[in-house]
Amino acid sequence: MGRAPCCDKANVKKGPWSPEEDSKLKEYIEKNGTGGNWIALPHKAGLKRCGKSCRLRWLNYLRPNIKHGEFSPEEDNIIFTLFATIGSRWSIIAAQLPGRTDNDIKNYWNTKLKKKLLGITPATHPRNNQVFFPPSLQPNLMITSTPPPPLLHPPNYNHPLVFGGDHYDHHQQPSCSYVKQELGVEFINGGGGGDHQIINNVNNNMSFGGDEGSLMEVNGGVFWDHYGEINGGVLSGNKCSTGLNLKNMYYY
DNA sequence: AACCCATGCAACCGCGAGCGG
DNA sequence: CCCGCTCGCGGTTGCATGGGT
Repeated sequence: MGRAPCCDKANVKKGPWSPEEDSKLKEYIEKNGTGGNWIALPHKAGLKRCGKSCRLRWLNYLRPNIKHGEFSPEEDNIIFTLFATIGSRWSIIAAQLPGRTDNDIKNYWNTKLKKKLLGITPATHPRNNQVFFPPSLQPNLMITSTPPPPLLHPPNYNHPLVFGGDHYDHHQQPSCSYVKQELGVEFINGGGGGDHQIINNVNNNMSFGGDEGSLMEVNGGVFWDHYGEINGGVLSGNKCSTGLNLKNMYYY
């Protein structure tokens, strides 16, 4: 025996919502609220719709303060940053973007942002000349090159990732800074020139910049800022002015 | 003009989590 | 603790539209 259907499929309308249905639903919820029961709501509102369908329509389209239209570069940055950090947790990402819905962001990612990433100019890892991206992006990116073997330590860095100095310089003997932050995210700071690293944690969202060679360990892998200065954010208190530029981030 | 294909987006579906009886 | 119900989430589908041939 399978799962019981959430509604009587034979008696519910499917497909696009008509303006009349929209206004019925909107009026009902504005007057009575959802009553904490979406399953019962369509009947009370006089709609021949599944409760789940009503909920979706309200949350994604009818509810007040929904923002439609173009995403701003700032919103793009937030989505990139969070996606690189937590993956496709659209509801969590949506919570950081007032007025945007998880469905909107999911669609936007699948249709636009993913392609932005695909248009990235290939760059390679100096250790093996391979192009690679964070695992969370790979299923959508069709990157065909085999990622390099996991390297959970900076090159030539032989210590466990539990301590270090204040920077990592891959031209010289390493002395890493290791900072355990909130969210279970572990950071390794590094500056190619020696001390340009800027990695921080902004309002529980990760944001970072830095100079060539900046490293950040996330969920068992290390993000590596290939180019110098492109991500170089100006630190102001606990905020990095430029945020994340995924284009230049690599993972190994 | 007709067809095909890509794109964008709204909506659906199935599943796991949470909660109350 | 168990069971059933509902919610919320993320993946997927399907349709409308527009551009290219």
